[in-house]
Amino acid sequence: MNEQVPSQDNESPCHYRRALEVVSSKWTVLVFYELENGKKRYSDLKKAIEGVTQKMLTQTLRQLERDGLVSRCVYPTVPLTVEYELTTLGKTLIEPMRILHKWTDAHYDSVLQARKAYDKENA
Amino acid sequence: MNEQVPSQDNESPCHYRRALEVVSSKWTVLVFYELENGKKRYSDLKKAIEGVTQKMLTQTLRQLERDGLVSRCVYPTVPLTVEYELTTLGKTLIEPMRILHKWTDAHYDSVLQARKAYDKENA
DNA sequence: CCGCATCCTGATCGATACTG
DNA sequence: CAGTATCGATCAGGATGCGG
Repeated sequence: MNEQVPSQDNESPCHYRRALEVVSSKWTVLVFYELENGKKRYSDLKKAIEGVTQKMLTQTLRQLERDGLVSRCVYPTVPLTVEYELTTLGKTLIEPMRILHKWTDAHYDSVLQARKAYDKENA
Repeated sequence: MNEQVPSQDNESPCHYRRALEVVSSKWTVLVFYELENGKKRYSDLKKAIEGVTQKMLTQTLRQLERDGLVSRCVYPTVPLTVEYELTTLGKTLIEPMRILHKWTDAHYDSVLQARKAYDKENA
């Protein structure tokens, strides 16, 4: 494992840089929204998030766990059961994410339209 | 040119997927925050955003332009002057971004701490 | 000053096969 | 069930040089 590991150095005065560091991967958002309404099992996440591979799901979950946003609980059943859940810290992110999501719902069509216009012009 | 161009197909029912599509690149956020307070010239953006290369800055600006969030204005002076500015659509994103930024200010230390703890445990 | 084209490297990600 | 390990392919992004 040990693919990308965002370093905790980079103490630049520019804090904006961090703003999306935590949340900015494709799958992170999707996992986050799945966990918004309570704990879920690994396999359920996998089913719910269309197109995610085992590798990506695990990687994303590990990152969220490392960042303290998600907790992982293993039940030693046979076969294994693993549940993921937002931590207290993780829950504080729900509201900001919802707001961003609302923006998308409200304005995504405009973005699509803008793209179409731009592409036509620069054909 | 024509490196990454997010397609406008992908009409999956899962709208969450789009939520960060528009905004999720490292430099997009930084450019956005620079333009939050009014128009700026290319060279000023370059100076303001530490570490960005010409290529990345231009690429980011083109994307934002394509998405209809930023407008580009060329003054045929010698030498050339180019100014960038948030569009009306772009301005609607300011508030969501601010909220995300506030979350970062409030909780980033916790994330850093969580990482340190996680890394120590999994040494 | 503002940007595009090209080359090149390392990171990312999917596919596949294999464990507790 | 819930992962880990490894191998390729693809892609982002830095460096450099040129052009309007």
